[in-house]
Amino acid sequence: MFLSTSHNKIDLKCRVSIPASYRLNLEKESSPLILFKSLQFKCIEGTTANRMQQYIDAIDQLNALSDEAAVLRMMMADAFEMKFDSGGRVIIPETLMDFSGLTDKAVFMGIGESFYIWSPSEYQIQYDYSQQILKEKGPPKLILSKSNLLKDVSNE
Amino acid sequence: MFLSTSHNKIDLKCRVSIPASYRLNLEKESSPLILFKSLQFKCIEGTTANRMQQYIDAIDQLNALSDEAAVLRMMMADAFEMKFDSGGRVIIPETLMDFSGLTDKAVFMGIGESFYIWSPSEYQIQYDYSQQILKEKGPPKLILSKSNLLKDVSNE
DNA sequence: CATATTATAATGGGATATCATGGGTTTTTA
DNA sequence: TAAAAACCCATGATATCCCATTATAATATG
Repeated sequence: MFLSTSHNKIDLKCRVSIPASYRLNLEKESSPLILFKSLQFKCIEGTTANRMQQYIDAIDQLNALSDEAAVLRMMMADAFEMKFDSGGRVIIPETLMDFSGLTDKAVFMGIGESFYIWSPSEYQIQYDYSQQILKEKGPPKLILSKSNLLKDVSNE
Repeated sequence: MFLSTSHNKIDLKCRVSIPASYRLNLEKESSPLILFKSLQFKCIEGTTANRMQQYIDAIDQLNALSDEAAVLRMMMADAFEMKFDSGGRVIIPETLMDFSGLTDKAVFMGIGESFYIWSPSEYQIQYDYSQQILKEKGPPKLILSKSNLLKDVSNE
């Protein structure tokens, strides 16, 4: 699992340390790290090769000629397999830096199966929004059974 | 299961002993310990990795842009996988210390599938509040099904 | 029944390893 | 042949490990 949040520096060579716990998780899954443009937000998403395949399969299930599928394929085309240096750093590709608005600081946000890399300002927006939702609506009412089923009863 | 209450000290390195019975439970489930910010209270919640995986699986079943998904992602971002030292202690991350108002003492409160870590003062507030509700409204009505689902219907 | 004995749990502190970061040097490759 | 990427080593801060000590609970003993 990718969990927790950390704020790391991006140096002049566009190098950034991937949090040790994330690297450990990749090692455990014996997977390289894949970075690509988030399909939902102005940030980079990082994940395992397996998880990436899931995304690709999901796109395949859409109408191949639809605009939606075309857009998703474009996003996926900008996916990169990363190489670590001896200190656990990667060089963030320029297209991803530009897309996510990253400059000198990166916020790593673990969300389970994958993680996001935000610019500090975009991260703050996202965080504040989530906090606001939590205040207004309260915690999501999920019933977690042993069979991993999810039932949303918020409208009942 | 995580049960019973205990008061342990937090030392200058932010180390705290996790109650032996909780550790035994984790060992039985052969699961690491995950700590995260409670979505409901000003306290830390601890649980098994298995339990956390259920929440992660739940995210995939929601619309990625939904409010519920945003809150659950934030929950993952504020979660940490803990490592025990030889004495059964963990180091509480600074963000969790700040969030829950912990300083030098921690109150552990087992609630079954997970447990809470309170500052003594917050614990007292919560305890008093619960006692008051119990007096005013009487015991909550619970439906315990065979499938181990728990649904609180006290507000319905 | 009170007290001694033992085992287990919780705590304290210092040595060691790891992590995030900086900067230099060599090797690609465009 | 420049620019970029890969490789190398150095460093301060922090987490991890290890061993010693104190406290609490569990059992036994006079």
